[in-house]
Amino acid sequence: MNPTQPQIDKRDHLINEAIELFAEKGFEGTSIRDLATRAGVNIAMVNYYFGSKEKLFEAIVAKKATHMRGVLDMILADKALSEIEKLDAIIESYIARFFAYHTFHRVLQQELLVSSRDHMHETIIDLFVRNTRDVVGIIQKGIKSGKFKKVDPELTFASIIGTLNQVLSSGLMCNKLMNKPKNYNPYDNPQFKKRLTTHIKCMVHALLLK
Amino acid sequence: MNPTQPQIDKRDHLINEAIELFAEKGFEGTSIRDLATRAGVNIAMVNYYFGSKEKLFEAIVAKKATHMRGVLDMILADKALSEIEKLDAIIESYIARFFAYHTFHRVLQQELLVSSRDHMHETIIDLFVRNTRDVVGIIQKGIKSGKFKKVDPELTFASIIGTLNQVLSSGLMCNKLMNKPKNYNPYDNPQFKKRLTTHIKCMVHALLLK
DNA sequence: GTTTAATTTAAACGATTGTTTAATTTTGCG
DNA sequence: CGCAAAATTAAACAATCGTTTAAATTAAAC
Repeated sequence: MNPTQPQIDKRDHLINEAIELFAEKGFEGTSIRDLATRAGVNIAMVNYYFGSKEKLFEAIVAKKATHMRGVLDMILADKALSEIEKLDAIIESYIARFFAYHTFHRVLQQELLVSSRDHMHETIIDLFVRNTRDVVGIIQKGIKSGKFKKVDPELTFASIIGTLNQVLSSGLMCNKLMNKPKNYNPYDNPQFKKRLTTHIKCMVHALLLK
Repeated sequence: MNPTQPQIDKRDHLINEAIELFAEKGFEGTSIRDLATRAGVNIAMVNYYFGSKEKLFEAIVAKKATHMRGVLDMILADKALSEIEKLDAIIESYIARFFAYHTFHRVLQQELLVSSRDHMHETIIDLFVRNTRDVVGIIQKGIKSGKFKKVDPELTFASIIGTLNQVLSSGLMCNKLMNKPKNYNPYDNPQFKKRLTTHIKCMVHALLLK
């Protein structure tokens, strides 16, 4: 399409198709031939652009990793927000992010569960640990100032992300619980998104506020 | 070992080794040769006993699926327990189960995330959906009787299981958050188990009780 | 237009996958 | 023991895997 940057377009196109396939079939379950066919390129192009299948995966993570950090840093630095307002903002941005890129976050969750690719496994954990420490900091500040109850900060964040991941794990499961047809996409439903946001906020407020 | 039931012993031995390997490397990441070597049997034995790699997987799920249902049915039928006491009992049995067989539950979580093996995917979802409906029933009963606040029943259960799954996703992540060494096993730590139990119960109580 | 580099291709690489075969060993039973 | 069934083995099966190669095509630069 863009004659000045043809290689970037193809790279991005490959990355996007790979995210979809990895989310659907997992890392090992996705073959380079599947990916190449779906993306409409030769099978040698993946290694030509990325060097290997695993490096393609790392390229995907690297492309996505920075965004959530930026959003978090913005909220953390905002001095106009109270602790609970910061938590609410973080919850909202996580839900927005996870819903918009739910297939990608399924890939991340898979790598969290599998430890065969050591380097990738630890990279993803480090990203998550850093986010956890930031949120834990907010909660601890709220506890020290007497605004929050004395909860378990790390596990409180685990509950927020865990609830989201649980819902994102399987669209088919969501549909069965909501009596929707099999091919329905619950992550495109703004009502469902609102419902999840309300629940997580209520949960955190009930847990933290006196 | 047991000369009267040698085939059952080997079957069980294969299943146990397969659970460990699948949890560590995933379904596709585990080869039958790996499994056979680890279990000390010939590679043809897996197909001899189970018919195929996928049927071995289904045998694993079938073996484990019944237990949690039995525990749930016991709690549901216990008329001496109030709604919140039933929820507490369910939380405790889930944590006990997930901690004792954390590798197995990682395998289940992986299959929940990957939809390439349709039949297995749906089998696991149906198991989960049934458990969800039971717990939702308890919560709705508590709401109708005025004991519970008007929460979202399905998502409340998602938060319980989601928190547990989040913690179970990666032992390495737990260790990093608790400043433990890499090779430490957090799921063998009774203090950590107690900590998680306390948190989830506090969360559910704060969310439900007035 | 020619040349050089970047891109794309088809084909083949060796390795590994799940599975099957057919021969062999072990076991249970009369 | 002798015989039949079950269990186990080594070997090979076809298929697929990620990756590489070397030739062909396209694009860019002079």
